[in-house]
Amino acid sequence: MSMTPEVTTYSIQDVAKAAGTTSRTLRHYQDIGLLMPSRTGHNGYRYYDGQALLRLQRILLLRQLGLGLPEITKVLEGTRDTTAALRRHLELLMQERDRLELQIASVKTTIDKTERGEQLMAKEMFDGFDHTQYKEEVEERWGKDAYAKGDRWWRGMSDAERASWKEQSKQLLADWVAAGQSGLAAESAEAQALAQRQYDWLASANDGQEVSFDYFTGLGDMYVADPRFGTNYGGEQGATFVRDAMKVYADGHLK
Amino acid sequence: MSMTPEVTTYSIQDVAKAAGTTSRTLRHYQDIGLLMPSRTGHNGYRYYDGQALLRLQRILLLRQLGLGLPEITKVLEGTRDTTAALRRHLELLMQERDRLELQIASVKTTIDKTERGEQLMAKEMFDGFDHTQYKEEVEERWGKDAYAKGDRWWRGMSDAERASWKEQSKQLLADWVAAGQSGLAAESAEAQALAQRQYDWLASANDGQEVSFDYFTGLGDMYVADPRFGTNYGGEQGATFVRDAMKVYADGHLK
DNA sequence: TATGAAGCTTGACGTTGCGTCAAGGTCAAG
DNA sequence: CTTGACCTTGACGCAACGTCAAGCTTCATA
Repeated sequence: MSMTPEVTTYSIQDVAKAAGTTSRTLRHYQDIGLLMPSRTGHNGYRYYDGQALLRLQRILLLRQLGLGLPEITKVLEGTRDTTAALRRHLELLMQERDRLELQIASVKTTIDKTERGEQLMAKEMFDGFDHTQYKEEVEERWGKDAYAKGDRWWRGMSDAERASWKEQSKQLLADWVAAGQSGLAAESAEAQALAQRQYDWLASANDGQEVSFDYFTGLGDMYVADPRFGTNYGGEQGATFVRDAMKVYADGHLK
Repeated sequence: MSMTPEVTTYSIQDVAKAAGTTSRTLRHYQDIGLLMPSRTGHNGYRYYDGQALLRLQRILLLRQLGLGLPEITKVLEGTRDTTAALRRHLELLMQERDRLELQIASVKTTIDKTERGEQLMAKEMFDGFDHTQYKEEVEERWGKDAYAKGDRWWRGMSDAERASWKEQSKQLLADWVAAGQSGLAAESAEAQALAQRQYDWLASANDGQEVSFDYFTGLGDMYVADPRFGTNYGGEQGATFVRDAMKVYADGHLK
């Protein structure tokens, strides 16, 4: 062993490369007092020796395990026991993992529900009327070529417009369901706002053609009569809620 | 189309409470253009209607699923398809979960290794010699029942004593490593102080039984020979440093 | 009507661990 | 002397708000 500790020192880049990190990180560690350079040149350059490199490696190891820098500081200065810190950290990690699992499950079911909702909305727009008792009336008011018109309208839109419209439809359905579930009254502002959106939605799908009182309320009745709508709108009482809200809206605005 | 929809409006607090969030969040959403108040009073007060409330609920739902606010913005304005966004997000979530699983495993094994490292220190004292060329000599000096004795000694301590001893062991190891890295000479006062502590440590683990010159120096040779020690003491040159220091100490103090 | 308690507003900083310019000094080589 | 590589010190940015701070407004009482 050498008497004079003629220690070899390394530039900041050398250390960074050797440890697989960046010079910015080393400066940061100095800023927070986690790892000081062993020497600073007259020009301000930072120089590190083997001891610092070793400490850095331990820092990076702990950081790779997910520990925070303040915690690492305490561990390295001996204030906190390593295994105790790791065990405590392990708890957090597992907790976080559990939270993620739940979130993943939620996202999966949401995707599922959204997809089914989307399909149903599309059907309702274009061929839903084929199966209802209001077919004749609807055809009378909207024309026998309602579907064809709707199709042209659909094709006339840009991709962005189509995406926007689909999204609106989905939102509308979701919002109706949410409103129905929350037990709102048909006369409530929220429900009426939804009815307004429903009106606009219908009108927009027909080139802004006016929607009559009769058609709007009739549509509401159809929602209750047709089990498909009950299913989509959260059960029979959901459809009832929608119909009632639409009726209130029609009474106040169309007539 | 619609006549003026006289909608009931709510204050910022009302909406926040209704949706289970805070007014600060609502202001933030306005700042980033995610949710604007439906009306702003002459006094600057924000007022929201049912439509805004529903939009907020959708926002919070998506956020609960982990989507970022920019992504939510795109989804709500129809720029991005909901299911596509959710699917993409799901990928990230599962990726993140996998990362967490790996980290959890790493932390677990690290805890394990650290603990066994401590045990190894203890075991090295008592049965580590089974794997070395010094086995016979050690058994001769320490007795064939060295491990059993050590075990009794260990069990005879209180929890506090055990903790203290473990801490001392770790500290000793850390100090050896630091000294080795800093390029100290084996003859230096620091190194000799460490050798002294090493001696005391060995003796303390054997009921104060005397440690011989041969055993002490032999142990030092073993440190160099056994790669496990090299690893613990900061590489081969670390072990060499420890051995040299122990030799110097033995020459001066043990016969 | 005066007043105090709520409730509202607009800043602006803090959080975590650096990445990423920006502007400029230092050093070895050609 | 110039070039290019490497170094320095700021300082902003990120994600999604939490948390004061200072100063209005509104509402319910006394």
